[in-house]
Amino acid sequence: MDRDLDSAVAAARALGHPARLRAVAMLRGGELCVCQVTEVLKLATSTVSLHLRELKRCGLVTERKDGRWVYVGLSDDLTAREWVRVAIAAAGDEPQLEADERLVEQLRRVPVEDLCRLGYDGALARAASGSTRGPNRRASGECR
Amino acid sequence: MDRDLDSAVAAARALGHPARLRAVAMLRGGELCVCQVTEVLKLATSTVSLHLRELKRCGLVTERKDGRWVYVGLSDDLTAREWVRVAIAAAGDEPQLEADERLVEQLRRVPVEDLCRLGYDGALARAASGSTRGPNRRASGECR
DNA sequence: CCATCATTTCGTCTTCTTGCAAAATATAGA
DNA sequence: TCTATATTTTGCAAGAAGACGAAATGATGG
Repeated sequence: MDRDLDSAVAAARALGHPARLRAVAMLRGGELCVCQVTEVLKLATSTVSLHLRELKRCGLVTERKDGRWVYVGLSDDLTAREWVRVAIAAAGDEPQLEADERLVEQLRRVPVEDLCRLGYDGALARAASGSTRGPNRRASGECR
Repeated sequence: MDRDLDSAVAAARALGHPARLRAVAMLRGGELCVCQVTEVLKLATSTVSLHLRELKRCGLVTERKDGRWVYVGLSDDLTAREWVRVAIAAAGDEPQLEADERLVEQLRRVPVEDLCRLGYDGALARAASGSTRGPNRRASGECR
């Protein structure tokens, strides 16, 4: 992450939108698949893609491709982590961020392939049945 | 300064513009008159007024009125100071910020009433002559 | 190689932002 | 009160940002 005026402005700008601030907040617990971020933000996939591109462009977020899926995570960069830390501290115990966090915890227990194909409710239902009987699908496509 | 999602977004948004980031950076050394900020940013006074209003609205900057002049300074609020600290750290040793800082040092030696009326060059010329002979005009209208 | 599917890019519309000049507001001093 | 002046507000034009659906891209798995 560069350290000049434009980079600083770009990072601040990137955090200056609720969807993007929520996105970096929900990445605190580790990387997430784009489809998981989309599920939480409840925006069109194209819109989420643009928001994540913005976060990547300014170095706050990194991406890792794994087959069909793209995982995004917080950058290791020190300046980037400072930005995120302050942004989340400034948001305090915002209910929206806590709700997002709870939903993320749910989604982490679901295979991303189910989430993408079936949506939140369908994937959760399959996860509920899959965890009690039959082969657990988490083995192959699970996110982290 | 509130600590919720909207406040955090507003603060980040406010810092996400070069003029506003430069403004908070130049306030590190203490409050400045609006006309001084305007002189450094070299923008229309109405534009600077709007930028400062944005910074005040989200709690990063406070204002103090003294007669005809309005002085702006960094907020004492902890969250606000964190935002400013990170923003400036993210900008690193940006030449623009250093140039601004040098100009601010010059302007602090000039009475604001001269700066507003005569502009930068005229005020500096008067300050140069005033510092060697005659009554020093800094006594009455000086900023800080 | 074809079909599927997660993601990105594109086109379009609407809304917000940024800049300035000009008018309005507020204060100081004669 | 009247004038001068520092700042804010308003009105307007140009450009950017944000949202979506549809089309394009890229990888998987038959």
